[in-house]
Amino acid sequence: MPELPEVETVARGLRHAIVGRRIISVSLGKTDFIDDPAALEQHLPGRRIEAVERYGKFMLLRLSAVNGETRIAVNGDASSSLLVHLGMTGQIVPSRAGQPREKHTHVCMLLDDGRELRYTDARRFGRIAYLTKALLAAELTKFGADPLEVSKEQFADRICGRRARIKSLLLDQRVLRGVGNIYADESLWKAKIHPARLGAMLSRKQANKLRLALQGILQKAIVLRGSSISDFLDAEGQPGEYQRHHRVYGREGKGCYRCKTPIRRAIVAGRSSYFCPRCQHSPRGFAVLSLPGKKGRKTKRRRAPTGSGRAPHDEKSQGRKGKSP
DNA sequence: CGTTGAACCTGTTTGC
DNA sequence: TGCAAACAGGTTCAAC
Repeated sequence: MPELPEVETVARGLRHAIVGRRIISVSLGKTDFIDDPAALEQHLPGRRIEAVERYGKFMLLRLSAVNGETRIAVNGDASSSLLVHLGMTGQIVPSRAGQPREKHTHVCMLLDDGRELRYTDARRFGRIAYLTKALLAAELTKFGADPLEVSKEQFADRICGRRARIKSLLLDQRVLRGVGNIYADESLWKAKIHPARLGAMLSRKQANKLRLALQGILQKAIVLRGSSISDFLDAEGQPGEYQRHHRVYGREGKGCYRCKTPIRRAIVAGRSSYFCPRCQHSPRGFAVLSLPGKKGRKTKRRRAPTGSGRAPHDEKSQGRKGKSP
C-alpha cells in the first residue's frame, strides 16, 4: 500500500505524535523482516525520538544518544536511526499500552508517556533496521533522486538513453526513490506515455512532461493523505482520499477519462499496469504477450503442507537480508 | 544492460 | 456453499 504519498502521510502523523518521546522498552513478535532483532532490544531502550523523516518509501526515526547525554559525538554512534519500510501491508501506530494488540503486531516500543508504538505487518514484506550513523549513510546511498525535487536535467539524464521500459525505470528505487505501481501508472497516463516504452524512446521534452505529471500527482496525493485501496490507514488511523482521483489504476475495462476508450491492463515490468490504449501509444513490438490472467499460473508452490511442520509459534530469529559488516 | 519468473507471507476476492 | 486460483500498494535474486 505505501508509496511516497502514503509514507509521507504516515511520517507526518508520527512526527506530530512521537517526536520527543523516549523509548522505554521493546518487545518483538516475528522478526524475519528485521535486519538484526537483537540490536533493537539492545539499543533502543533509553533513546529519545528526535525526528521522523521520510526517505523514498522509508521512514527514519532519528534517535538520541542514550540517557539524553548530548554532545557525545565522539564515536558517531551517538546518533543512530531506526529505518522502517512498510512493505505492502505494514502499519505503524501509537496506541495506549493497555489496548489489545492487533493481529500481526511484531514490534512494540513502550514510550515514556504510557503509549506503545506498534508495527503490524501481515505479510512481513516490510523491513526494520537499527542503523548507526555510518551504516545509515551507506544504506541511503543505494537510492536515487527524490521525485519531488529532481530537476528537469537530472530526470532526463536518468531516463533518456536507457533501454529499460519507462515503467520499470519509474519503479526502480535506484533511479527515483518513492514511486510505486499506482503513481507510476497515474503519471504515465497523465503524460500520455505507454508504460512499455523504453526510456531511450522518450525525448527530453517528453521526459520533462512525465516529471511534471509525476510531481503534480504526488503533491496532490500528499495533500489528500495518500490512497487507501483496501486498508491503508495513516498514523492517526485515517484513510487517504487520493484513490478517488485515480485516473487509470484499477480501472480495467472502464472508460478513459480523456477519450472514453476502455482502460486496459497488461503486465509490464512484472506488475499489473493500467493504461489507455488510445492515449498512450504502445511501442512497436508490444505484443499482447503480456496479457494478465496467466501470470504465476503453472506454479505449484505448495510445499508439503505438513512436511516439515514447524511449531505453531515458531519465531524465526534470523534476518533474511544479508548483514553488512 | 535488461527481462522474466519465482520467492518472501498472508489475506481477500473471484470464478467455476 | 466450497474450494482453488488469482491477485495485492514491494523488493530481491537467479537464470537467461
